[in-house]
Amino acid sequence: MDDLTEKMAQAFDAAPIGMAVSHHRVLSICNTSFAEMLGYDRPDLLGQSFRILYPSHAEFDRVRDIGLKAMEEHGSYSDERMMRRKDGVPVWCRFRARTLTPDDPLAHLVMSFAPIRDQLDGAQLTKREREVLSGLSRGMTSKEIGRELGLSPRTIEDVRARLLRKFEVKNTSELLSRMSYAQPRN
Amino acid sequence: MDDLTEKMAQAFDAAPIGMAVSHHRVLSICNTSFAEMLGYDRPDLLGQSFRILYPSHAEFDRVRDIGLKAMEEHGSYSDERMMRRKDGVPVWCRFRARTLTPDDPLAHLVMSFAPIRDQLDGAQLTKREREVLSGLSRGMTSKEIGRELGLSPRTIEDVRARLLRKFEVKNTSELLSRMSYAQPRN
DNA sequence: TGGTTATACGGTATTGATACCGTATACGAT
DNA sequence: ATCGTATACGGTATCAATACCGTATAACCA
Repeated sequence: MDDLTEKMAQAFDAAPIGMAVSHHRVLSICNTSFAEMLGYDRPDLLGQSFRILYPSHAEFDRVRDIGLKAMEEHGSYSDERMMRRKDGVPVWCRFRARTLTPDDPLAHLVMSFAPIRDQLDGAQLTKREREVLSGLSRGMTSKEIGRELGLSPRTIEDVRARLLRKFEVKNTSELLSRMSYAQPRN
Repeated sequence: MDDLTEKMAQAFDAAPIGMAVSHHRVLSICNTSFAEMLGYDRPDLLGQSFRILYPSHAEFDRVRDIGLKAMEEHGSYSDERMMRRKDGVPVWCRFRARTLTPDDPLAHLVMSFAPIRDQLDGAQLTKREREVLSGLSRGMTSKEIGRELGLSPRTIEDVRARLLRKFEVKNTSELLSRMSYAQPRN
């Protein structure tokens, strides 16, 4: 068999970004990163509907038509969307898709999924950490964030320090370059 | 030959994101998106050094060691960096890499490249600004960036100040959160 | 030719960030 | 029940960042 083909397949599998192929919204193949990102063993995913990877049936329906027109015209589409891990934890992703069948885009899709908060293997953010991160991304000082949250600036500094340790970065700038704005949730 | 292998190779090729494999900084294979993103015909890229894809030899040297330690430890690395199209136009990318040879990370790398945006809020970055931004996103201080670029720390502070004015942000953290690819453009 | 901008560097002054030291409560897991 | 972690706060010490003051050169543009 073709050596080049084998190398490309290996590259697909080892890619540092989640990748998957679907036919009419059924996953036919995916790579290791994709399965890991969503907390599955790969064999459990193959042949499954993408339904199980979205937070709800409504969301699954909603995203179906999104980007259809763009793909009919340009063959590709990109947005940011929420996926659902096996354990139920939502993952906010940069989603990219290219169709190999522009007349019927969903018939054969190649997709990539990049978690927006990467470097985040298992480490998830607490509510406080998200609140503080939100302030930091808006350029606020610890003092200002403390005022906003009704806390001592010292406490904000504690949370910052914890974030720096957690993500193994040297300072807040590096932290924010690794993470995107994290919307505070409850 | 294996049908699955062929499908994975096809997915690699048609991926909606630039992908490439290198051995010791020489490109061995890449997909269509990668060649398109950088303005080349794919055959012209295969076997080439990655040198031609960076803005300068200095930049090519500089990025070599970046992320080596992370890859030795975790097998993967990600940052944002400037690539150079065939026509000389710089492209700001989200770069991700996974090594298949953790003992010698550069021996066998699988990479993905996602263009962040074509224009940064209409404002163009100068070469200096890009170099400084690169250091900042890696958590370096002005002093450290100055050393890396052979400049006075004071000059780095000037460039930082210019960046803060240009993007109308309060500090470096807000700057980097805006430069992140996941950020909504204003 | 003058105006603007980028580059590069010096000084000083103030604020902010970060790293330590410490205490204390709360909560979940083993 | 003890361990680990998150939370919350206090202090001090040091370094970094930012904002000003200044000068100077080079490039480009109207």
